[in-house]
Amino acid sequence: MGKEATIYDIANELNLSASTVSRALKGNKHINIETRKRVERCAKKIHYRSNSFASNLRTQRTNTIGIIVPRLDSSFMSKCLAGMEEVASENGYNVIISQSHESSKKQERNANTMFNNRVDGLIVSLTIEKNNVACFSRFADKNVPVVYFDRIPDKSESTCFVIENSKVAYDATSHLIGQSCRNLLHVTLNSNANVYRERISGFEAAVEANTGCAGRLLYVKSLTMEDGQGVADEIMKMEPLPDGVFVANDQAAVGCLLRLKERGIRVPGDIAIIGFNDDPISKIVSPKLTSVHYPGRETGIMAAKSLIENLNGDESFNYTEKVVLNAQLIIRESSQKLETNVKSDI
Amino acid sequence: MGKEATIYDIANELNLSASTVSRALKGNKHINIETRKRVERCAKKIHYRSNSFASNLRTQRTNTIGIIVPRLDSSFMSKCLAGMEEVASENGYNVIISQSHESSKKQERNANTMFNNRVDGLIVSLTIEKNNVACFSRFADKNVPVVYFDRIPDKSESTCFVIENSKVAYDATSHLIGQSCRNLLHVTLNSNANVYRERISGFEAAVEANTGCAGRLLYVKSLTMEDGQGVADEIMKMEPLPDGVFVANDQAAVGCLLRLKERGIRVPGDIAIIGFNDDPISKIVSPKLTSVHYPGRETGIMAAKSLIENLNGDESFNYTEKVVLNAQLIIRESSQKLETNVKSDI
DNA sequence: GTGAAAGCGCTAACAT
DNA sequence: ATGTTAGCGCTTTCAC
Repeated sequence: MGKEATIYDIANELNLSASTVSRALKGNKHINIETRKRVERCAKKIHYRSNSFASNLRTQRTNTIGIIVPRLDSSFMSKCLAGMEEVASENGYNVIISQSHESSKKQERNANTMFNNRVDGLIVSLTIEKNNVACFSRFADKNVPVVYFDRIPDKSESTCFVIENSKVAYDATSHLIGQSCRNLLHVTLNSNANVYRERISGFEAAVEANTGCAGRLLYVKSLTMEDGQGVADEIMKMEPLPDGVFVANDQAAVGCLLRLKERGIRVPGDIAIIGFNDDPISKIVSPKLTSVHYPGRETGIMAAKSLIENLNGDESFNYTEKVVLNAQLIIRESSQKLETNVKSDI
Repeated sequence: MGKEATIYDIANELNLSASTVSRALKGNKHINIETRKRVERCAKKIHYRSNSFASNLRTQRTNTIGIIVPRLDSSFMSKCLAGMEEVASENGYNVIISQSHESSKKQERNANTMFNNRVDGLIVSLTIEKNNVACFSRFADKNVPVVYFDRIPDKSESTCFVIENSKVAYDATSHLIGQSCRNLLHVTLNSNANVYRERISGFEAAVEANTGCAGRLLYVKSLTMEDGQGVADEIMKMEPLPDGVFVANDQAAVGCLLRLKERGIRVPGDIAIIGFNDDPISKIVSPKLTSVHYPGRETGIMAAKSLIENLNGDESFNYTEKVVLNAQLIIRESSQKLETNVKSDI
């Protein structure tokens, strides 16, 4: 209740100057250890708490990292965020998080809010909408580092943290082909975002690399489980039926898989299916879903670390344009048409 | 690059005083409309951005809400957070989020950081460790409202947002009994946290209300999928085998269910299973898991709204001790021993 | 309708 | 090892 204690109150109480108190509180080396002890005791006694605005106003630093993501309630994203928060917290930074909900307008508003809040650095994963990255260049102008992860801009000066989408898409598709699939389908968003574009190119490259294989794309509005069910209905109408389906995320893949089963299609017998992200559901659905493991936590950790190193003046990451993390195809039941070594794992 | 523009720069440029510029920027009524226009144009021209520290330092407000949760990467929690972020954002508040990782030490550190950062309000879900809620009373002392959700303190002055854990646990257990289960097992944490304690009491009440039923508790270290698998192994050793199992979350329930199936136990034929939270996996696992729908998003929205209304001086929530949201048993396949109307939903 | 002046609480030169 | 001083950028009385 009532007035806040300040360093002046401590200073008065102990007959010291404010600067000595300030130094003592920060653990400055030149301060007599006894003085420090007294200051700390007094601070506790009068319920002093540091006023970060005043401090920020002076130091022009906030110890805060801004994070803007499309949405935070996906399995993948919450892993990324958890990783970032941990690193930030270990290094004395706060994180402020906001969601763009895939709207580039909202994304811009969020960016401006972060800008006015003077975040020390920014971590962004872009919307799938056509992105106006201009709102982020303001940060660069003020020497506030920005890093991107997952959904990154087509070109930027910033460090980006991604996986090799085209390569793993290639691997996934090749795996289907290796399982004797010849009529391949890739279900994805009609988006120019790097992640989808690259998965498409990986898919197409694998199809082209194997004579006798046909590949086509099916675009969906979004990649929810419900969309996946709709996809299954579409698939049932195809002539001939595809025998291998690679879906751009696990939610949609699982929706599709379950609906196909309901319709009497055997998975993987009639149609092999592969998802993307290695969400928990992929290990739960029956048959277990082959998927691409996307190291979300690690991505978050790397992104936050690089940002913080940059803030601490360690420039090593400054010249790194792109950090590619290792994603990997996890083969489970849903794609194994041939009788090979079927691993089981939960 | 370089220096930040301040209101003084604008003032100089236009031959005004800083106070006039400040008023103009805030849309003060007494300012000449022409003056305001000029100020706004100039602000844009010289890339002025308001310095929130200086402003906060003066006004003693931050427009920031702190959120402390055990961890943010669970399905339930990310839904809560998404709801909170939305409400906050709509009302011009930022959210800063931190994880306690179930450590009350970390929780206290986080609380202190939030305290020093002068959050305008705080939203907390407690750790399962014995909670030292003292670190939160500092907020009340300074008239910073704190609300809790899900894991709430045993007693506090704050508004809490919860579901009726004991009631839904009672419902779940009764449902099992209605499905002819007589040997019941409740798998949960040995914790004094309200959520687990109440689920236990609901379970026990239902068992006692039905003569001829036996109930026992099985405590686990945590409620991960792996723990659920361990539970299945324990269950296999029980004599007699339980025929109805109510698990305190879906992760562990699914782990248990799958392992039981591997061991040749029929679910629900031999053992009926019910989980808690209605995570996405509950709809995916086969058989689909009966669970309790916990309205996470709504909980988050309610909590954030109440906090903000409180901050805006609307006291309506101030005297509300507890808001109980509606949770509901969702009956799926895993609990239906008897041939009744089996609903299917994804 | 606008200006002058003080001060929010802290930190960092500079001085001793 | 400690004190003095000035100022970060804004808001807000109080004056005119």
